[in-house]
Amino acid sequence: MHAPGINSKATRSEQLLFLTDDQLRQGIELMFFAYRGFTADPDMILQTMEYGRAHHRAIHFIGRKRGLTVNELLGILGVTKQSLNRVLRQLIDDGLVENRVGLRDRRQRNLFLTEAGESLERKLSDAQRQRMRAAYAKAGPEAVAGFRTVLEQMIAPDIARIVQSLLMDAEP
Amino acid sequence: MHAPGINSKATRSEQLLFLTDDQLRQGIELMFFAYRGFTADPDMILQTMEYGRAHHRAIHFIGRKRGLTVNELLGILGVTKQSLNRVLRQLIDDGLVENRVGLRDRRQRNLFLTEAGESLERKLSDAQRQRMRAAYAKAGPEAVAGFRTVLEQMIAPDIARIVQSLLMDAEP
DNA sequence: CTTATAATGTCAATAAAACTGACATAAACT
DNA sequence: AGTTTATGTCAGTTTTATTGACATTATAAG
Repeated sequence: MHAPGINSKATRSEQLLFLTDDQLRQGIELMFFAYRGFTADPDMILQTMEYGRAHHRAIHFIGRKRGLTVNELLGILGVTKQSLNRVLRQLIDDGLVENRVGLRDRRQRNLFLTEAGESLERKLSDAQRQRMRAAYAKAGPEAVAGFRTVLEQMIAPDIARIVQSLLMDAEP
Repeated sequence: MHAPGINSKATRSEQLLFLTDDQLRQGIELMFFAYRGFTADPDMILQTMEYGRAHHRAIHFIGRKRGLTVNELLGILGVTKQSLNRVLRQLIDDGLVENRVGLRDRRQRNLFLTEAGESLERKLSDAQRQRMRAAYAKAGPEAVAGFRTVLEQMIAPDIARIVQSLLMDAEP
């Protein structure tokens, strides 16, 4: 076990086994199917209302960082302002999101969830967290650490900075 | 370190730290951003052609399991046959996919990639594998094992059976 | 102070990818 | 002979995105 030499090559190739095309393909397919599971529960809830996945994403990140500006949200979601506007318009009209004029820069609009908005956010994220919690619990802490490490590496460097600033500050 | 007693409670709560709402929320956001990175490269390639992500998925799974029937593909992709038909029609008309009458059951159509289809499949999956490989390499084998464990748990049980049969058989 | 730039919002047209519902055909099963 | 299954297609609709053009208001720069 501890002896080096003749086994070192085999050990190294064993260690590198996770980089074979076949292993990578399996990883790709796992991402595809897991993402479906990941979005399934909120999608089900949203389907019963007049909302879709786009509304969920907006609500999530507004709830995540209260007072977010429209531009910041656009950066996070990676969509055009016209696309976001349709969704945001609905949420504001329906009284789930509030749109306050910026204090420092009055061109900006700071976005907040109303009570109704917070309520829907909780409902959606509870469903998603529940599945995530079940997956985490079955996989165990070490697996979760690995899961997070790989996902962090998979994030495109262009949006990594945005994510960094977002993921880091835990809301009170 | 080894002494039990007063520390056992702290240790357990430390072990369970990965199940806090905050940790789960971070996991949710990581999935969201990582999936974007995961699809970014093929999307970029497809954007230059007349194809989209739907074509990529069809091509991937046809290449993955040559001779797949239409019904099997529908089950994997989780879309309606009308939705798949639009995509498949294009791919067949453009000579990327071939549609052979089933040998045992002549109602079925077995799907195959043509040379042109294989060529595009390779181009797309090379791009995706490259990013996956980079992420895997930076994260290391232990992290990758954990990554896979968590994703497997996240897959909805309804489609888990389909995935099982698909992920298991490595093509020659 | 005037002009340029930035942040937001909106109108219009379009595209991709899904959906439902209805219907047709051919083959297999009973 | 009648029913079910696998596939394909027509028509209409929905969700989510796109591009392009333009208006409003506010800050920044000269």
